[in-house]
Parts: sequence; structure tokens; C-alpha cells
Amino acid sequence: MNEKAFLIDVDLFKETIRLILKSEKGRVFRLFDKNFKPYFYFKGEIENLKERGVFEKTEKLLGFNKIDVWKVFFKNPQELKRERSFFESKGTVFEADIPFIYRYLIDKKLTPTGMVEVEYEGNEVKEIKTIEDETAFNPNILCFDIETYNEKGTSNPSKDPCLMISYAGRVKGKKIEGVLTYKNFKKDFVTVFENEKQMIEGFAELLKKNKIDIIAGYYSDVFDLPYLAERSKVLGVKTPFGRDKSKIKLSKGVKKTAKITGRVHVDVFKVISFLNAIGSVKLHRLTLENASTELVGFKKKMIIKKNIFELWNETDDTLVEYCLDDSKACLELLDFVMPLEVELSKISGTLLFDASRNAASNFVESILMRESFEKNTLIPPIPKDESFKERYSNPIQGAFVKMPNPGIYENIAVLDFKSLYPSIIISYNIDPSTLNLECEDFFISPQGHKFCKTKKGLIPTALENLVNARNKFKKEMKKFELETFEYKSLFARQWALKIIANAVYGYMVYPRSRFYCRECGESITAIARKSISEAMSLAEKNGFTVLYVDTDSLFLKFNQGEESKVEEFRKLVNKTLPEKMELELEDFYERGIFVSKKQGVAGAKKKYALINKKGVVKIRGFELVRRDWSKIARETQRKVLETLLKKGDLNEAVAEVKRTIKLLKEEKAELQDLEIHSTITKSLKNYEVLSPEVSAALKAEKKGLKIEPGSSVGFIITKKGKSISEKAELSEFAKDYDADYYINNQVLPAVLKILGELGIKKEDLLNDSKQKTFGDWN
DNA sequence: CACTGTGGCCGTGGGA
DNA sequence: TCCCACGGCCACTACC
Repeated sequence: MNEKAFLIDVDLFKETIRLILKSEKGRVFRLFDKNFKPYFYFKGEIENLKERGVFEKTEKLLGFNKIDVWKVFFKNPQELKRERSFFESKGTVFEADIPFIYRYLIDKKLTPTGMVEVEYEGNEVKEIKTIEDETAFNPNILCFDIETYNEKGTSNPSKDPCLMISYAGRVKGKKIEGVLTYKNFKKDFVTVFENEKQMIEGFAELLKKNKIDIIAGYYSDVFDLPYLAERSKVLGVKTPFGRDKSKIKLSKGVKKTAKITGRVHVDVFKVISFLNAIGSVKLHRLTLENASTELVGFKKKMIIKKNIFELWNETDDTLVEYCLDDSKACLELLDFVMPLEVELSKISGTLLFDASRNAASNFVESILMRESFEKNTLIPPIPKDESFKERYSNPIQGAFVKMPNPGIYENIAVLDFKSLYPSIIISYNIDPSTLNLECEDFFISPQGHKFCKTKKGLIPTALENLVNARNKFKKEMKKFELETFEYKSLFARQWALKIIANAVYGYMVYPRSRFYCRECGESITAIARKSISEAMSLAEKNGFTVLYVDTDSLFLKFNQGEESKVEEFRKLVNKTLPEKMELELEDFYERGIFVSKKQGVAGAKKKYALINKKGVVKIRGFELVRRDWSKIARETQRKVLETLLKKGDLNEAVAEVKRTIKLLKEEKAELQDLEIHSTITKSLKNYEVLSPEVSAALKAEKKGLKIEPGSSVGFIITKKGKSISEKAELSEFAKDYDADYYINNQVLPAVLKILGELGIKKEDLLNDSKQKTFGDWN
């Protein structure tokens, strides 16, 4: 049989490679590749080699040097692992630390979610190869969400039932959605089962009936699937979630994941937090509510979560509607990230399950491993603990930063070096293998490291491929309208390529990297520092005030109406740079606030806020969004920042703070705005220190409330007591509040983080007498 | 291996 | 006994 199909997933079944494939017509089938055996390379001599396994003599490259090695095959991954240390004692072992599934994907040049042509007999693969095909991967997808009984605060899966399971997805392009439960809700999207057990079985049947390829949830690695797994165990649910007879597989350890055999489980929360961490999206909070409103404009129904058990006991439909909305929100977000994840998976050759949980460095690693295989070069090992520690404790000198003079400024131009580190790596051929290589022509970095110019390194080659591919897609993308399928898929491709290209430098200096190169990293940052400092001097020579410089960005103050001079300056800088390097205009800003964090030992932190001509605000560094701060402190800080940005008026910002202080003093503040949230992580008696939240919780227990480890408490600092802990009471028991505490320990520290740097003193804010005016900052 | 960072508050111990 | 400095504890997310 010969067939074209999408490669959905690869896993191990009894030590054999198993492929999950989906034909163009939608038939899902499994194949095994029994002929593929694990191996490593070995340089050295051993007596009675033949008894140790199957050997092949072969030639590989170590950097640019050819070496003869043995390729040693094993029956299965376990045997390889067992034999490894023996071989290590007799010589050098290479590529023994590559996971078997990835060994397979690399050697067969397969890209997950891509199209393959496979020849097979029965369920055995004879031959398989990737083929170029533009047919879109169109999996059956389903997002789900569960609600659980939470009378005790937090739900405990061994006791508290799962109340309902909602789903929203697309099967063969058609929308499906609904809620499974076992209480008689009358909504037409609800399916009512006899009991919880049958509901969970019903959900498993739903996955099967709809042939779900991708199942997604929000925080489902940590909450929903582990919860369902535990409930299934407690209730004796037999129906499998997987495409074989298997149950949900939970990984142990710190990074929790949940696997369902034959389907790809995506935890959308993990994807969103990854995008937020690398700066691709900018979210203050990563709640499903915030992410869906901010990223896809979906406003979901809201309830107070701790009241879920009460809503369950009521008769109206609030809870089922809420539950369904969570799945719909998850689906919107999945649609937003899925094209990107598919591309990341394809480009890097990582399984979609892994791609959606990877850090950026994992993508780079995978690409460099594939590039090594392509070039017949040996893949470097994951570093041993000692070398990790050595690398870790010996960090390289970082970027150039010129701290700003704190203040409010007008007319700010922000200029960035386009992809600074990637362009340096490519321009100067920076790579562990070109470093100190015997070579005719070389480049010497400011640090004195020599890089060969004539023999192209593995990393610059791979990186240039990424950059070129991205430029091509970006160009092509412009031919299509914004909402078209073509535009969206090209956008996702270039986005994925950008993410990976930007992570290459980080991977070279990441202590656990296979391709770690200290000299390379040092040289890259040194060249970057040189480029940005030269641009800075040139800016000063051209009459601009350089407000702030960080890594690859310049913040210049220009004269009102002289935007064109900035443009002239930019062109001037670009003339001095190598071809691949370029200074770009990020934006012109009407006003900006800079706050210099104290010039401590460990690197200064970016702290600024800008507003452009369209009124779009860009804030970096001083957001106070932690929930262990009261709302009144957060809100006042936000208002101060907004007033400063929009009006540029320090006096008005001060007046804003004074209004809040007055409100607090007159005891007119709402208690809910004063609530501080915190989590009780362990049993109350195990605390060594009586912190405010613990003290409040203990008092509440005396009044008969039970506070279990893991529950979140809201407390208020009241008048009664001496220390802050004594004054703390859970919100439900608080009758008044300590105005001094909220003024001195909440509002003032929050606003002084900004105003303090602009010369405002605590006394200026506390003083209610006639306001003195504060100077103009320009 | 890893919340490898930051900052508030408690609790202790020394000095006045 | 009070005050202050300092060391150390603890939480910070997100799901219900």
C-alpha cells in the first residue's frame, strides 16, 4: 500500500516506533516501523565487538574534521542506555542522548503535522518520506472545560465531583458545541446523563465518535485532565480517552503534562504563557478571561468562581452557560495560536505536543540537530552537570544600557536595530566550529576571538535559512488581504521563523545548550555594544539628546516637528553598517516617562512608559499587578501613570494621589478595593512566621471556618491590633480598615515607584495644605 | 536539579 | 523597654 497522509503524532509502543497518520480523506491509521533501531556513534577500540551488537564503520564530521567512527545499533532504547557507560569507558560516544522518537524524526527527515508518503504492508512501514504539499492540515479539534464542586474552597478530585464538561470544536470543518452534565438543565445545548460516571464516559465517547485529533483546554495539563483522570479512577470509568485502550497519561515531576494516546493534547495556557514570555503577546494576566478578551476580543460570561457549588445548587442556567463560554473562549484562542504552533512544529521538526510546551531554545536545538544530520556532523551532547555549573556560574557580559535621567519627556523617537543578534551571527559567521579554525581569512571580534570567514558555520547557515525563509514569506504575505487564509498561514510561518531566529543567540549562551559557545556569545554582545554605542555617539553629534539606550534600541529626543531629521540620522547610521544589519524606526512618541531603577549590581531594569500620537500606551517594567497588592494601590498607580502620559502634568498626578489618600482617611473607601489576596500553601500549624494572611486565617478558623492548604484567602488590614498581622482579618469578618496602613504601605509605595523618581517626596503627597507646583520636566 | 528573582513582613538580637 | 538593622520566610500564576 502506498498512501499520502498527515503525520499527526509519533510515539513508542513496546519499544517500537508507532506513527499516527491521517489520510487526506480523513481516515486515521496507525503504523509501526519495526526496522528502525536505536544507535550511537563510537570512537575507540573494543575486543569482541561483534558480541556487543551490530556495528557499521562510518565517517562523520566533528566540526570541520572528518573522523572514522563505529555506528553501534541496539535492540531497543533500554539496551542503548545500559550499554552506554561501558562504551564510554572504552572511548568516546556520540549522539547517545537523543530521544529515540527524535532520532527517528531526524533520520527519516519527517516533520510532524506535515504530509508524508508512506509505503506499508499490514501495519508495518516499508518506506516513509516527507513530501511538499500545500494541502492544509485540517484536524478535528475539540476544546473542553470542566466545573467542579468547590464547597471547601478548592476542589479535591478524590472527593469532589466533576459537575459538567463543556466542549466547543470543529469536526470536518463543522462546528460542534455543548455541555455534558447530570442535572436537569433545560438548555438545548445540554446533554443530561444519569450520573457523573456516565457523563465522563459520555465525554470519552464524544471524542471517539467525532474522531478528535487535537484536544485542548486551558490549564488542562495541570487541572482538567488530572482531575478527570482522578475522577475516572474513583468512579471506575473504563471508557478510554485515547485512540487505543489507554487512559490519560500524567507526567510526574515539576512540569506537569497530560497525554492522550493518538490525540494531541494542547494546553492553550502553556502556549499563551510562552508567547507572553517571549514578548509576542503582551498580557498583564494570563487568565482565560484576560487572554480571550485581549487577544481575540471574545468576552466570556463571568461568575465568581468560589460560588460554583452554590450555582450548581440553583435552578437557573448560569453555570452551564459559563462553562460553555469557557470552551468557546478556549477555541477562539486555539484558532489564534494553532497556525503558529503547526508552523513551529513543522519548521523545527518537533511533535505538536512538544512544540506547544517548548521553550524557544528547544526549537533552536531541534533545528540545529537536524542541520547537523544534514551535514553529516556529529551532534554535541547535552552538557554534564559540572560543565553546566561552570557555564552557569560564569555568565557572559551582556548588553549595553544607558540609563535614563528620570523624568517626563516629549517628542521621543524609538529606533531599533532589526534582529540585531541574528544579523551579527550571520554577518560575522559566529559559530563554535568557525572559532579559532585554521583559516586564511578571519574576523576578529572586539574580544579578540577569531572567526573564520571562508568556511560557513552550522549555526550561521541554519540561521540564514530561517531569515531568508522569513523574508520570502513576509514578501509573499503582502500580496493577500488581511483576512484571507493565505495571509494568515503566511503570517504564521514568518512569525514562527522570527521566534526561532530570535532565540538562536539565547541558545548559544544557554548553559544547558548542546551548542554552547561562550566566545561566540561574548563576541555577539561585544559587537552589539559597539554598534549601538557608535549609533549613540552619532545621534549626539547630530544634535539629538539620547534619553535611553538598551541592547538594540535608541530612545532619542527630537525637536517638535523634526521627524525628518530622525529619518536622515537613521539613514546615516545604516551606511556605516554591514549589509545584513539595519537600524529601523520603531515609532514616534508624543510623551514618555522614564524611571531609572537604582544602579544596582545586577543589571538595570527597563522601566518606562510611552504614549504615541494615536494614544496607544506602551508600558514596560513597573506594572503592579500582583494579587498580593490591594486594588486601590494598583488603580492609583495606573491612574498616575495614565495622567502623566496623557497630560504630562505632574501636579494633576499628585492631585490624583491626594484624592485617594483623602478618601482613605475619611474612611469612604470600599472594603473590596482594600482586599489583599494570598494563598495558604500549607497547613496553618506548619507556618514558622505569623504573616498577615496566616494570622487572619487562624482567627477565621477560631470562628469555625476551615482553611485547607491550597486555598486562596482575601484579607483586610483592620484597626484592631498592633502589628500588621494582628490587624489582618479575612474579608468576610472585616468591619473597618486601617487607613494609615493603606496609605503608607499600599498606595504610597505603589505611586512613589513612579513619582519618587520624578522628584516627588512622600510629604508632598501627604500634605493637604495648598499644593505647591512641580516644575516642568522638559 | 532550578520561582537561578523580587519585595513585604516577621522575628531576633544588639544598642541606647 | 524601645528602636532599628538584618536575616530569613513566604508568596507571587492559574485552574475550581
